[in-house]
Amino acid sequence: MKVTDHIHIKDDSRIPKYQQIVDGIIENISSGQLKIDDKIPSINALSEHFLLSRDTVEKAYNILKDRKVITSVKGKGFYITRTKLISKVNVLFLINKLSSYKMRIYNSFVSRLGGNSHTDLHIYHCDESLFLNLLTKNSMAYDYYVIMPHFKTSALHHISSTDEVLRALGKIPESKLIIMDNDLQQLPGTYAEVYQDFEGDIYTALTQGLEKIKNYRRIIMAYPARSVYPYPKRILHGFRRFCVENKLPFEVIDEIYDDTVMHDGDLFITIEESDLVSLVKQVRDKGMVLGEDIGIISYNDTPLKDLLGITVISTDFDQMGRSAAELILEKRVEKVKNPFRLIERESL
Amino acid sequence: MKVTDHIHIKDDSRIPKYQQIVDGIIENISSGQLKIDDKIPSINALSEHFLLSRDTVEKAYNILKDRKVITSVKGKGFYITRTKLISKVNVLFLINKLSSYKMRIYNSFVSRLGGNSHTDLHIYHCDESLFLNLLTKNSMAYDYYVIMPHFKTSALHHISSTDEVLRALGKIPESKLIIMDNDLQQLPGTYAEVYQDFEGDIYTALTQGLEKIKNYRRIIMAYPARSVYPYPKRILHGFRRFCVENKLPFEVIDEIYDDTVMHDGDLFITIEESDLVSLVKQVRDKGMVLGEDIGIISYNDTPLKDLLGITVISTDFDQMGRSAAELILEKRVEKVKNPFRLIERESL
DNA sequence: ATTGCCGGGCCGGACAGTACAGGATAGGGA
DNA sequence: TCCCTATCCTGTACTGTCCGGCCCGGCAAT
Repeated sequence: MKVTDHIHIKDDSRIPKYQQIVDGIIENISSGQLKIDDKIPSINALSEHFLLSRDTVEKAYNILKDRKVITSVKGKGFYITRTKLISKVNVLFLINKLSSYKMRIYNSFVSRLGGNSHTDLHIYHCDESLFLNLLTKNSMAYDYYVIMPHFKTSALHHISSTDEVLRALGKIPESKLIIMDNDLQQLPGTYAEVYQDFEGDIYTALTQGLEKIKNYRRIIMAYPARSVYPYPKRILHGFRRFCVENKLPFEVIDEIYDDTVMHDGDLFITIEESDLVSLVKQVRDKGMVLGEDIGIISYNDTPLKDLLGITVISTDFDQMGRSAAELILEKRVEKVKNPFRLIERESL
Repeated sequence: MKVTDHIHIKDDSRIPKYQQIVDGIIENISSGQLKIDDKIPSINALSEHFLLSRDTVEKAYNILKDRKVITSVKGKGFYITRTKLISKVNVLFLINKLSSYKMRIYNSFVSRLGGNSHTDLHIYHCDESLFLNLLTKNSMAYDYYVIMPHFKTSALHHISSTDEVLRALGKIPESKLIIMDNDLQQLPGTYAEVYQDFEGDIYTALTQGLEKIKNYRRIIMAYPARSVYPYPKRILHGFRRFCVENKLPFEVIDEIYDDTVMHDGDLFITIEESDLVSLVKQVRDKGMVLGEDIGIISYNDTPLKDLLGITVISTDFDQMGRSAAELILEKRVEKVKNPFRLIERESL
């Protein structure tokens, strides 16, 4: 028995022939005659059997492939991949590392996208080759690719690997790509984006609090430079620009240790939570008062920082996830800047 | 015994046959059945054994040769040359939801496992069908499956879907399975596990602080029952048992609202961070003092709770990830109870 | 009425990948 | 020598993929 015997299409001149083929396959699936992983007739076989042009069958199969009902394997044939015909939106959410902030972005993204979707989260640990692996392995299998590009800023300036990343990203259809968090100036084309303007954001946020900041004698930023997960250098640039333009004495240190020297009138800007913790502990140990003797501005807000009265400069993580989801839901291709602001609390 | 008996290839019509041969050899290497310098079947032997064209086998062997997995010696045969690069451990890390605690477990797991490994993180949002999908789709592709089984406790008691979950888990080879966090009493077999004894843990931790707890007039637990992400009911059981056995008046509420009534001498146990936040805010608004008028014990520790002086009962998340990684690294099949303890701070 | 445009349908060709069936050659080992 | 080995070769036949061109009918603007 030939495979083509399974397929039945009824000729109705009112509807296009390729549509009849599509409906025929769908019907054979829903009636249970075609099951998952079954092979369906080749283009040649079907076109000869029903006296159709090869092109017509090809068109029908392409529609089914776009709907992800069937998959094609070059040189072998077409195979049924899905029997449930509800079309879920599949998203690949690719992030460099898993922090509580990234987590909030992911969660708000998923909940805004709603139930008729599935998003896979993958983490590439700032590793270029792992990033490329994940992207090539999962290439073309998703409807959307939400990507946060953050890589190790190698001192050796490996042009090759950065180029490879850009080439891999270029292979993704622009309509399916959403760049998050870190905007890539080197990537050409018109794709969607929800970005932080790291340099400008910190500059304007600090400027907003300039009057209070002026009361401090020195500003010290704890910028984790030696971390395996680098933060954008532009944070530093923005901070420096703010200090220089306002003629404020400043300093940049790697980390806040238990014995980091601090004086009355110091204002600390912390990025890592661990630095914040050891800083607050030290301030308490020395009997100093936050917001009077020592000032703290922390990067990235959390509810518990609110309780602690820590002044923060922060982007809106939930908004970032929502924005990305809405770009997908509304099929918009825009570059959206995520809101960033200074939230003044007792520690400043 | 013929050499060909070692090689197993599974016939999947979608995948090209030469690729199946390649995968089969790789699998035999990574499972340790084929070691370095071993001879693999000749082209003729394999083609006859599996009724394949010689050309197909040749193609597969050429791919392996290009990848430098095997070397050919004219007139002799093919020999395995590399096993190191292939023996990268692949892990599927399957969790119900993404919280900051799960994140810490994941991060400590990955860092303990080290560089010669790759772990994919997937989230099934407490959804049984999604869980089954992820498991069947990725079946047999990983070396280890680290799974946190938490599902919606449906009031309707869908035996069917629970059964399906157990059957799906049963299909995973016991040596590859590590159950985390929530122990499944219903799952038979000897598999590895790192579990919390939710009922016993909270009972003993609270008993540890009994003297201080006795000073409070009433104990109120905020247990989020209506959440889409349910917490194990055994937390409640353990709490109730503690209260009943010590003859302490208690109460269980869903959530802490802005207008939740609270009296002098109330001790709150919070699970969700949002409950903790609104509770602390209320206490402050009413001019009450934490640890004197109102007590708080929070579930799950974080560095910022330490700063806030919040007494916690908590498992050691970092340890949990480390334990799971060590079970894999040392190839141990044991059931490990994760440490749980009461950390007394000012709020009690 | 003519024109341009678009989509359905058809035709055939070029290309690449899969799989098979051989044959020819050179080397290894007993 | 004989049998097995890898290697390279030419075919054949099928597969999906992509291309340009063709016809036709409907549809809207000129």
